[in-house]
Amino acid sequence: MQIGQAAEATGVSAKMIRHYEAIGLVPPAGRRDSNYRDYGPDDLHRLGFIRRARNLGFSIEEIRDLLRLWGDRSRSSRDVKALALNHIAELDGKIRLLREMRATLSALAEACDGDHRPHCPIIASLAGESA
Amino acid sequence: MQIGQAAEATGVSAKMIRHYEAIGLVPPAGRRDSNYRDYGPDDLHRLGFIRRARNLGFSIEEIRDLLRLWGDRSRSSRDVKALALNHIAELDGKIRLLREMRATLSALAEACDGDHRPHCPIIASLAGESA
DNA sequence: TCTGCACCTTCCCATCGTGGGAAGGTCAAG
DNA sequence: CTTGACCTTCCCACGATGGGAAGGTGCAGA
Repeated sequence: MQIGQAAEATGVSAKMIRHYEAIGLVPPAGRRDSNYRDYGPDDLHRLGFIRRARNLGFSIEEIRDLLRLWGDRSRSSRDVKALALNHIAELDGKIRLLREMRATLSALAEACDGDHRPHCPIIASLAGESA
Repeated sequence: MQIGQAAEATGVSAKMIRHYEAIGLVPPAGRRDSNYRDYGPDDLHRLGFIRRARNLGFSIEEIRDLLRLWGDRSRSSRDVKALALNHIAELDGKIRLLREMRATLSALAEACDGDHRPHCPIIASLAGESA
C-alpha cells in the first residue's frame, strides 16, 4: 500500500507520515523497487494510534512515550495513567487560561454599546484606562 | 528611554518590541546618535495596549485591527464589539475542543487501574480497540 | 586613559505541527 | 507514446517567541 492510500486509510496526511518517519516517530517504511514507500497493516495501526493521540491533544514527545508503552509488554498501567493525568493537567491549564480570557473579554463586550459612537470600554481597557 | 527599559516598563520583551517594529505593528522607533532605539510615552502606551491584547489571546492581525480602531476617532464601537465577539467565538471553539479532549481522556483514565499490570483502556483506545 | 561591564545593534536559527510547492521519477490507462 | 495521477526529495511558510553570535556604545571606576 502506498503512502496516499495509507494517508486515506488512517487520516494522517502523506506529508505528516513522511514527517513522522523523519523524526523517528514511525520506523522507516519499506520501499518498493520504485522507491515508493510501502505500508502494511502494522504501519496503519501505528499511524492510527498516532492520529488518535493527536486528537486527544498529546504532543509528539508524549506520543513517543505512549508508543513505547504500547509496545512494552511489561508496562504498568500506572505509567500510562500518569502520562494521561499529566496531560489532563496540561489541558486544564490551557482551558483555565482561555476561560479567563473569555470572561474578561466577555465582560468588556457586555459593557460596550456596539453602536455608531466611538466610546468603547474594550478599547479603553486595552489602552490601559483604569475604568 | 532605550529598549530594555521600555521592555521592563511594558512587559513586552525587547526581542518582541523589535519584532513588532519589523512587522509594522508599531512604527519604527526613533534613534539616538548611537543608533539605539528611543522610546517615549506614546510608544510605551502602544506597547502596553499590545501586551494587554495579547493577554486576551488576540492574534497579531487582530491587534493590528484593534490598534487601527484605537487611533480612529470616527470609529464606531460596533466595529470594536464585532471584533471582540468574533474573538470570543474563537476562544469558545478552542475551549470546546480542549474540553472534549479532557472529557474523553478523563473517562479513559478513570477506567484505568493504574497499577503494576499492563492492561490499560487508555492504550487500548489509542490502539483503536473498539472497547 | 584604559578597562570592564551592561547594554544595544543586526542576523540567523530553533521551537511545534502542519501545509505549499517546485523539480523530477514511476506507473497504469488510453 | 502520451497523459495524468501518483510518488520522491528539498526548501519555505505560518505565529509568536526565544537563544545566541558578532560587534558597537556608553558609563563607572582604577
